[in-house]
Amino acid sequence: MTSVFLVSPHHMLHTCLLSSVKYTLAFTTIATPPSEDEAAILSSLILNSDQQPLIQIFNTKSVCWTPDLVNKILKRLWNHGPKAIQFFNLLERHPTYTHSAESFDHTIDIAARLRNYKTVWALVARMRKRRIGPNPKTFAIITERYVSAGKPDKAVKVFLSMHEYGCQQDLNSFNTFIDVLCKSRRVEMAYNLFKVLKKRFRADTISYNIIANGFCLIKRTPRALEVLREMVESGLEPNLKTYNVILNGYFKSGQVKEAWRFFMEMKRRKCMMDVVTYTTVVHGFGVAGEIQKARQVFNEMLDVGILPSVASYNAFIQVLCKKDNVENAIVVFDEMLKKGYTPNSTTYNVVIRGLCHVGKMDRAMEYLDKMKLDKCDPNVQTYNVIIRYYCDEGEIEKGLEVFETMGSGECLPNLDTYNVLISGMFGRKRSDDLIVAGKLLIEMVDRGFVPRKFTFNRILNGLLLTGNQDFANEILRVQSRCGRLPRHFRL
DNA sequence: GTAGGGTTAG
Repeated sequence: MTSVFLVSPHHMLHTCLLSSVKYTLAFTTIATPPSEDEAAILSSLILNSDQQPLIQIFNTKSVCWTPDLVNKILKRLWNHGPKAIQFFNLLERHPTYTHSAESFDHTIDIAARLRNYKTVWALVARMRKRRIGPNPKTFAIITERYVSAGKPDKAVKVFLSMHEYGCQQDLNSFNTFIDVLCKSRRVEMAYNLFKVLKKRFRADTISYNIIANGFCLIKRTPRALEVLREMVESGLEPNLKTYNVILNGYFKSGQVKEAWRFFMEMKRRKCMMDVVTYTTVVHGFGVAGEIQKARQVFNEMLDVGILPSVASYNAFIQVLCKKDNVENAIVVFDEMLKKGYTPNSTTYNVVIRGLCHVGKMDRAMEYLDKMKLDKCDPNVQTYNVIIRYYCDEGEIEKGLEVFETMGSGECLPNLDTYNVLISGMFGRKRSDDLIVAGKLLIEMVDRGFVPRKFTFNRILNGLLLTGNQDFANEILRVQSRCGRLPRHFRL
């Protein structure tokens, strides 16, 4: 029992704390429902426990653990995999609290993203032992991660052997899996698998829509149409989603005329049309630069009594930012507010990006504040955009300032954030900037991110050229202990 | 977490 608490090298300290720890972890005082605030506080405590053992944190706080709270914390630690796994493992030894299947799934996802498959399968085994899984969702997660790690063959094997883990395949899990392959652009592979297994799983319209959408995604609209012809021949009816897939496919492959013709045909045949149909067309025309057409269709949507969604507004606002004018986009944003819509973080992000893009950084920052006042949490993309544009303009201090506000706030930086910031440090050719870049590099490694070799080399070269031999050596040491899977990631 | 529309910039 003792050794499982040893999550860092501070053995002595741990041993001293052990007896009280056991007590504290079991001790549940405040029975209030978990709030985002509580999750935020705990996540940032966990994250900043580099020097301080995790266990000590729990020792100073009495927490009422619930699956909901644990999931919230795991979600916040999404970009800090090793910490998340440490936290999950530690809590698994709690005397009274037991992890939910959902928390297992979250942690499996995190470990799989780190490509730490040993941990993934250990967690699956533990789930099974406790008879709370693995479930179809678990396998959806695992196969998706294998595919995105460039191991689609492994993913197929895992899917085909699901039943050996006590989880039977059915049409749903089949559809989920071919969708995973399609979304990762492995459409041919998905289609081949589909052809082999369609009888066994009794492929339905959903299966065909998934494959057709996959071919649309890789701009192979004719193949998509072929697949759908095959569907009709086998006696399955297309539905509204099928039509929306095709419409989107035409726009994606730049066949704007065909898309328009298809849209008109849908109208002529009095097809059902919904908010997705209209949003697809608005976005499609906008991306093609045909803003007048986009505006016309957006207004038509209102005229025929289809209520635009927040996503519809986001699509329209985004294309106005890109192909028209930010100020016109803000007019639509204000209209949206007047009609009582609540913008989400995507809405704010597209407006902020639009403002940044034309160099209106101060107004972008105003929208960031507005976002916070609206209780719409800025996410990592929001910060990344602002930091990127500050760095592009050479205002590195301002970029760093924004970066600091996220660390202390509720949004944790991800790999992109560090890459953007580090790249920014090379803009001014100052040796001080290189020191900051080096410190950021060390911080990102500490947080479990794996910088590219290019990033290391760039910083090392810079440091050597500016005579920072000692610091360069420190960076080298960091690099040498930073493989794909640093030792402390393992269980 | 069985399907369709809305987030970076290069």
